[in-house]
Amino acid sequence: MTAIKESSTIQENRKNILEQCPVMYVMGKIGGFWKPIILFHLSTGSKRYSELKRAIPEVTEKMLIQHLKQLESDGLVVRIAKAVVPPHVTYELSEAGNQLSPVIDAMAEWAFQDMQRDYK
Amino acid sequence: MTAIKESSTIQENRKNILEQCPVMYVMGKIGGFWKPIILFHLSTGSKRYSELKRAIPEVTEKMLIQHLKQLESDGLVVRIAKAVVPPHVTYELSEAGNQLSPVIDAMAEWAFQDMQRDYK
DNA sequence: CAGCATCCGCAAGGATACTG
DNA sequence: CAGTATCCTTGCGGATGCTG
Repeated sequence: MTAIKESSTIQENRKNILEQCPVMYVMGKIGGFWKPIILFHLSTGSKRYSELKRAIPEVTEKMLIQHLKQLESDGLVVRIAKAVVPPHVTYELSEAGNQLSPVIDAMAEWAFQDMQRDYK
Repeated sequence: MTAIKESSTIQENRKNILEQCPVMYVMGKIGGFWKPIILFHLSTGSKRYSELKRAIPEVTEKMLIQHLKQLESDGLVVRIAKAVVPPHVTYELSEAGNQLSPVIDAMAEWAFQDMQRDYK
């Protein structure tokens, strides 16, 4: 937590903090609004693209595919495409993604507790 | 996860999903880029505003105070101001904020594991 | 079915300067 | 010390239409 070196740009700063702070490292990977919910849905088993779309109708296709790609390139999600016509693509959690489940679960558990508090 | 009612606006949709998906409920509260790191720093004990600023030099004052306010109004953080000159303000986790620690910890733990994986 | 390309508005966020 | 206020840029994210 000490000695952040003087840096010139915000990007470098952000890079530094990402390397330095474990929490931010995580946020760099699952920080997008939709990423956790995608992971949440995939945590119950692998899903096809269209299934995800139906499961999360609020997200636009652009956002969905964009986040899926990022999750994939961040090694959290595995894309499995069967070379058939019509295309058949499924997404599932990688091992790293699976190990993230405790985080998602902890979030969910906290949410239920927090919802019951009476502050509004 | 079923029967999301037809809604007109994206805002309503997002509202629905926030109410419906526990994970998104959490993201609504700690989804900002800096919020988790603020909570992370506060999880080691209450801190003064200036201490937080020094601990997270990358965040601008605007973002810091903005997120602190949101965290406060979301009941995760308690602001304690001593009416002295010069001002003395400390921030600390509320009980709800404290109960969020497992999430933060799980994130941190996952981060360390993930960093050791060899994908880049 | 599973995407990609393009356009575009709007709000999140950064820099800077000022104040109780 | 602990903020506010203002301006301005960036890019997230929505809508629509097209493709292998």
